[in-house]
Amino acid sequence: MSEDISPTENKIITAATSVFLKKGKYGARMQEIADLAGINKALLHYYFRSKEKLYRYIFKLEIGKFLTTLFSTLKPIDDIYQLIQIFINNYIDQLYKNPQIIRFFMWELHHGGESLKDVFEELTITKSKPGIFPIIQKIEFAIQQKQIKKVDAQHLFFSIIGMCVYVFIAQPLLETIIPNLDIMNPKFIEKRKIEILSLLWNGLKP
Amino acid sequence: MSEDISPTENKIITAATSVFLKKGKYGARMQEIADLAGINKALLHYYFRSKEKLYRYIFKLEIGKFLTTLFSTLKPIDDIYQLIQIFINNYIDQLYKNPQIIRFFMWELHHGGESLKDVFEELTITKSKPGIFPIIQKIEFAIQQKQIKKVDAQHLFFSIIGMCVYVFIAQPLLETIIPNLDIMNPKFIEKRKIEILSLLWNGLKP
DNA sequence: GTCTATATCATGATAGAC
DNA sequence: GTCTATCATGATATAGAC
Repeated sequence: MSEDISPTENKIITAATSVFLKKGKYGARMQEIADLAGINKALLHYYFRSKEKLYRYIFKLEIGKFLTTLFSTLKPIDDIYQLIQIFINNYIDQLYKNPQIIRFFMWELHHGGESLKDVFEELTITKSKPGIFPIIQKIEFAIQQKQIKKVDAQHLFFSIIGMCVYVFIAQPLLETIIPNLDIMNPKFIEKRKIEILSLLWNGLKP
Repeated sequence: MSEDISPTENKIITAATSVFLKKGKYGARMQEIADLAGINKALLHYYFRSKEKLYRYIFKLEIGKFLTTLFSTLKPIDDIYQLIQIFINNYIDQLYKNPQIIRFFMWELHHGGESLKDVFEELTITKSKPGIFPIIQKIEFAIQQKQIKKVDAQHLFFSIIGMCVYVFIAQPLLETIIPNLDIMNPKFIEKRKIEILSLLWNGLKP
């Protein structure tokens, strides 16, 4: 998982990840983590001092993996249609494989303190002026080149992410009020990608 | 606030709403609610038995108000462009006026039990077959009438909501990584409405 | 490093007087 | 209905032996 870490520490990390993802920061119990790791509570504190520190460690690890995977495949692409398509596919695939990660985001977003900021700083994404994200720059470039309609690149960026992420965020609600809806069904996921892309491209092509 | 409720009960409701909205279900403390209401903890339990019951009461009240306002203005409209425009404006305005409500949703969505389901059942939105939402039916009708392109109405519905809601959900994150972004600025809000509508309509018009 | 046992604390809930 | 005082619980954290 990471470099140069004792077997016990690794067991703790695995267990804590699982419990935090399922139960959230406050729902998680140190006892449960200890049990799952096959050790006792005292040892948790020996390695990580406090629940807070353990949580932040796990949080950074998971979010970091998620974001790294997400953005790593984007750089080489120049064609704007392809870029958007790959971004959508990537984003949705990542969420599909990692549905629990949303809880980390949601929790930190509205109750958390500095963790998210920390993570982004460490990933050096934070040096961002408004145009930092390569994808936004490339959208702006495509507009200049008249490859797509003139739109606000930042807003477009928000719109794309919103369309991708919403069904995962609202899954429990949507599946409650819409019978037969199964968001985690691969067919739904593939359909979702296609519908987003075609709506988007129809709205953007010159 | 509601009908036939003692002054004390009203003070409790007001205080509890404020605290739950700020701190969430678990972050909230009965002591804090009592202090804010100008009474003591014992009285909270006298009126509401338990924290859980108090929370659910407040939750239903707030979500109910939100959803009722949201859907109430939609029914009479038949023109599809207008319908979409008003839906977007409505949705964003509601979120703008009620940014804390998102925490209720987010919490219940991923940790909650039956509250959301309850609320929807009480609002009798739940009798939903897939086409129940008037807006989805109207989209499908507009497609039949060739007023808009042939798309999947349900996915379109998810896309619209996703675009509207995302910036509010991700606000703390976005404002951290994008300098000078101020989502709660009225100018941003108005711009957001316009950008969503134009992207959408360009993607939909035949 | 790892364990058992315990300190300490926070908080939801209640008993019982008025 | 409203209060004070208290209980009961569950959780984090630590002391100290091995």
